[in-house]
Amino acid sequence: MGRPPAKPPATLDRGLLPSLLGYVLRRAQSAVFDDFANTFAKAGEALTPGEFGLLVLVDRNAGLSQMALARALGIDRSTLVPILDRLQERGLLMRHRSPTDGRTHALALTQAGEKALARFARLVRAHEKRIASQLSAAEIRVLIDLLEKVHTGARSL
Amino acid sequence: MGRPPAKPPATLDRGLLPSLLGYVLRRAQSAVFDDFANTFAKAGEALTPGEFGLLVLVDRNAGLSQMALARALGIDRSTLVPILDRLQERGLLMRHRSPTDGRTHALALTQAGEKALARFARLVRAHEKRIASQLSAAEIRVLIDLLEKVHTGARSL
DNA sequence: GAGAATTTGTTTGATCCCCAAACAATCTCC
DNA sequence: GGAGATTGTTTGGGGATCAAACAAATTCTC
Repeated sequence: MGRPPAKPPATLDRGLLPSLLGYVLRRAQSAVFDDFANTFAKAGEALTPGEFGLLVLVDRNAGLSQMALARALGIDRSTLVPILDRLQERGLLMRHRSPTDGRTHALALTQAGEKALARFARLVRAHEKRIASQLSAAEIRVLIDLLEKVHTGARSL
Repeated sequence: MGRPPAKPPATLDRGLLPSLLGYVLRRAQSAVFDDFANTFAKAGEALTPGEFGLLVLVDRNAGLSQMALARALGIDRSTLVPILDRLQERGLLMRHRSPTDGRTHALALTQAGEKALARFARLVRAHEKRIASQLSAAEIRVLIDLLEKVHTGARSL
């Protein structure tokens, strides 16, 4: 049952954790996420990285259905519903009736949504600049390339 | 209001997304997470990456308090409570009474917890091998190093 | 063309993660 | 000894996530 142990050390031993890709990935991701939230909060905007990705996808693929969007985001279609509800309530996007398929909604940004997205994109660029401040342009290219490899590599199993 | 748009393209345009560190990071992270879950499910074990990290931390720092652990994990101490509850119910760890400070719990793995962790660590190694199958050993070192830079870089703002 | 099977968006239900605020027990500091 | 801080817990409020069931609409099959 594990003996009641001694004193907690001042600094923590992380064992094998720092050598694990999954662990380091999670920490970097969390730091990036924090800076993203921070950047937007400071600018008086409220948006998550996921919402930004969604808006970009809808902007660049206007008319796509909720199923197609859910698939692109890697989430269930039922998960997408409340997310779209919120974005729609904020006046950023709309569910249009599809002229060709009565089952689907044709998603599109509103004009306000497009304006907001331009604003958001500026913030994201500033955010990216900041989180990459420790890295050279070449390093960023390498990093993105390796991450892409991890993504496609793990996916193909 | 956004005009009701045309036809959804077969393949999605991701715009600037693939050039964003945050986006690529999130996708890699998600793929890794999926493979982690898959690896454990196939072995008939149930564990999340977060739980694994927690167990390693407790194992390597037996006797540490919930506050110290929460800080190391970057979560609120109230968030930690139900997580520990579950792990404790599974018989993997225990909250001991601290002999020196009546407020704190001295966390430690049980013997079953240590045995389980050894089993988990084997699975994690197999998982790491798989997700890094597309990368050379040198690339993994570079990747981990760059991710660490991102983490500490973003943290210091 | 009529009926069967599939697809889509939605609702509901279940877990889970997260934080903030409040609380009792305990410790620390004066 | 008493004021103030710390620790673990509970409660309340958001969300994210999936699975299952459903109605409406489309596609497939005969």
